[in-house]
Amino acid sequence: MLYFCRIMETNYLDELNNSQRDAVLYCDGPSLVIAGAGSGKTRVLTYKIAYLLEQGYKPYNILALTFTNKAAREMKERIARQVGSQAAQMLWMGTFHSVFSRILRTQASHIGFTSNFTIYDSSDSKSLIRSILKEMKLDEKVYKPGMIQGRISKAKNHLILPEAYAANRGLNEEDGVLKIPEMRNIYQRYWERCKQSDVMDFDDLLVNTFLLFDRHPEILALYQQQFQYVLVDEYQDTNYAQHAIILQLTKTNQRVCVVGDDAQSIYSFRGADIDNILSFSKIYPDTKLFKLEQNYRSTQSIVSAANSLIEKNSRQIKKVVFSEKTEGEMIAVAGAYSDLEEGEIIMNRIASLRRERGYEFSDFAILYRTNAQSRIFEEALRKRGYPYRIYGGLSFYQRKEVKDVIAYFRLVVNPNDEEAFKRIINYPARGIGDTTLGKIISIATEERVSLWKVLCEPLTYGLNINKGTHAKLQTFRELMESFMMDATRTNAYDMGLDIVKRSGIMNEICQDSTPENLSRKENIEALVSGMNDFYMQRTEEGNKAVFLTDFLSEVSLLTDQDDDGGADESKITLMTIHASKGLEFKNVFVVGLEENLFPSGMSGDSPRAMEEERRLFYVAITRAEEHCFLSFAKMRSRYGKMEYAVPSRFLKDIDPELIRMPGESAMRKRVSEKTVHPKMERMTTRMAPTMKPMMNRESGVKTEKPKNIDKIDSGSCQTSNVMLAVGQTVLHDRFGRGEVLKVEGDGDNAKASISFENVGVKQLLLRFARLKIIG
DNA sequence: CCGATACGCATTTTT
DNA sequence: TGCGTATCGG
Repeated sequence: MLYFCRIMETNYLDELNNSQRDAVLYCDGPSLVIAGAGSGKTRVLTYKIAYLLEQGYKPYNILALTFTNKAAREMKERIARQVGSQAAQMLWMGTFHSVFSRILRTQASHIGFTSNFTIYDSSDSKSLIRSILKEMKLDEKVYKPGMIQGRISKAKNHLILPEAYAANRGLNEEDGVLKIPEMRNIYQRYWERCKQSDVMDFDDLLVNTFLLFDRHPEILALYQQQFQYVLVDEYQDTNYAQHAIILQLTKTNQRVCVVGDDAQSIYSFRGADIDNILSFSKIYPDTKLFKLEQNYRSTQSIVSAANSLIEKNSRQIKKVVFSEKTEGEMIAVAGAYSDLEEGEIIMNRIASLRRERGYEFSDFAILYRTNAQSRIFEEALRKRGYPYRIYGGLSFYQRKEVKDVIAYFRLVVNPNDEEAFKRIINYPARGIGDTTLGKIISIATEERVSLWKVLCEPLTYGLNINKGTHAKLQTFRELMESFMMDATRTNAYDMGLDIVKRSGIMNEICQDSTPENLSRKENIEALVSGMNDFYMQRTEEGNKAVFLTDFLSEVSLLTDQDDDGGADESKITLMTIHASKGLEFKNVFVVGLEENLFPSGMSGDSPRAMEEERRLFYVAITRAEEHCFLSFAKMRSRYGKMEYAVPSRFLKDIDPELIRMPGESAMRKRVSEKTVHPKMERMTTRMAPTMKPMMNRESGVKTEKPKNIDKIDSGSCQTSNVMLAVGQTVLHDRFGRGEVLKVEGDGDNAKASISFENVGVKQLLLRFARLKIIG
């Protein structure tokens, strides 16, 4: 096995500056590498791993943890280039969640799970919380699912289990203030339900890893021995649980290196605790501190301005970031009269920079505090025909159709998966409605068994349903059971294809070719072809058997935002500042620098929150390589209302020598020139060409008229008991003429699939649909 | 099941 | 304002 000696007499150490090299070479004890923005952090991490391999560490003895799949992937690729892909492959490198889930699957039996446990994403867990609230008869208006979820997550991030939660006076008092005294019982139930369903949420992957190590010293010893050296990226973003696990693993041998930048800690709302990095040296008293202070990304002007800003924060590790690039231009501030004008100003800047300096569209990024701000820029860009790309939509795996298919996979692999069960029991529609599902749920809750168990043995549990429903349930059960049988011998890809076909999902989606369905179909095809890639790759890697469960355990942790859709075309980037962390652009516009927006009004008077907002601003500025523009508007439309805005206090935090504020005279001139109220202006430009008032009146008539017709119709001709036959042509007063494709159910539940000429296939409940048979 | 309508609500979101 | 969800009527 020659992983490490294949490095060509590297001179990679020569490619590092002094502090980078020091950080790479020090491996005798704990080290903390403070990596300023753009200081070559990834380079240090990858070279350090290469160096460790060179020093004789085996790849499987190195654990490297990141926060995103993207970071892990990129680092793996770079290391593969250094030391060969075989060695890189064997490194334990991945996100906290993926590495821990791998460990948990191997050790599942020790903590009362199976190795096939499912991972709930946050919408699954919210949905579980909803069911629990319903069962406990708690009002969702008071017990807001989002807030419950947040509190459970926070507890888990601090390794507080339900018992400890219930016993914690502070938390109980908080819950009292929040008027949610049942919180502790919800948490308890949530915990039990997850265990019963063989399910973990994202936070559980951390909590359970901690518990595994905590309760089983012999297992901990195993992993302590395995992981001879532990590296952590973006350490400023770790939460308490992550910190605690790292400590478990490294307390004895102290071979740990964490890399991060306290100045870029912007995820406290997700549980990240900046104290982890600030007090690392206290936890590991022999820590050697390295500071990477040379910035290779930005001009001196940008770096100095960013420094002068972050200086205003009190909680930080002192460092002097510097740049040896050209001085460059000063950061310029622009004040706009309105949010619309802010958009225009930026468009003009883009135009002139392109014209005068020949920048491409992809050299520009517009960064904002909140997603809602994107719209104005979108419209401005569209108006000019500039290509752009907005980051932050629904990721592939969050799309309904993809989640549906994956829910089938999940139930096949883990029949106790409650959320998957609920999702597909009647999808595609098979006549198992809410009533039946409700009965199953209440029995399952009472008997403390899974929904699947009740479905399989309806008689044992006294499920009170009629014969027809019983038959439908058993058909579903048989379908799933046949999948389950196949899944242990058929490979993941074939299994996926089979499920998509036999579940009826493909049929459902291929019935008509509306653009939505077409895109759904494409997404499902993409998922299945992804399964093929997965299967091929795993096979090439020497895995004899690649099953659905293998695919699923991987896919549950992918939320890849970073599909470079249309990367070939040069586009302007629009994203939140949070999303921009780690990226860089030649020209950056940081917009909406107004009180109550940036800093967010939510930060209130909390100094900690305010410092985080300032760090966020720091992150924004340090994305820029060559030009950085800041802007604010004096007036902004918010929730439909125009509001006056005050320039952000952060503008005063930057050394005035390093920043070009808008000329006071120019401002006044602009204000007095524009006499039209911005809102009026917007209304007139928008409404004039479309004749909105006319449209409104027209549609008002339209909606009224059918209503009257409906009333007359339903009174005069009841069609509910007319038997429809497949092949008949019918007339529907809204959908028009159509052909009956399928009739199912009886009595009140009878429903038909009808293919309408104009609107495609619809499923109609005959009880309600007023159909006239015309052929 | 489908679509209209009403209501509440509203940072940021690596897994 | 504009979105996502709950509710209701056909």
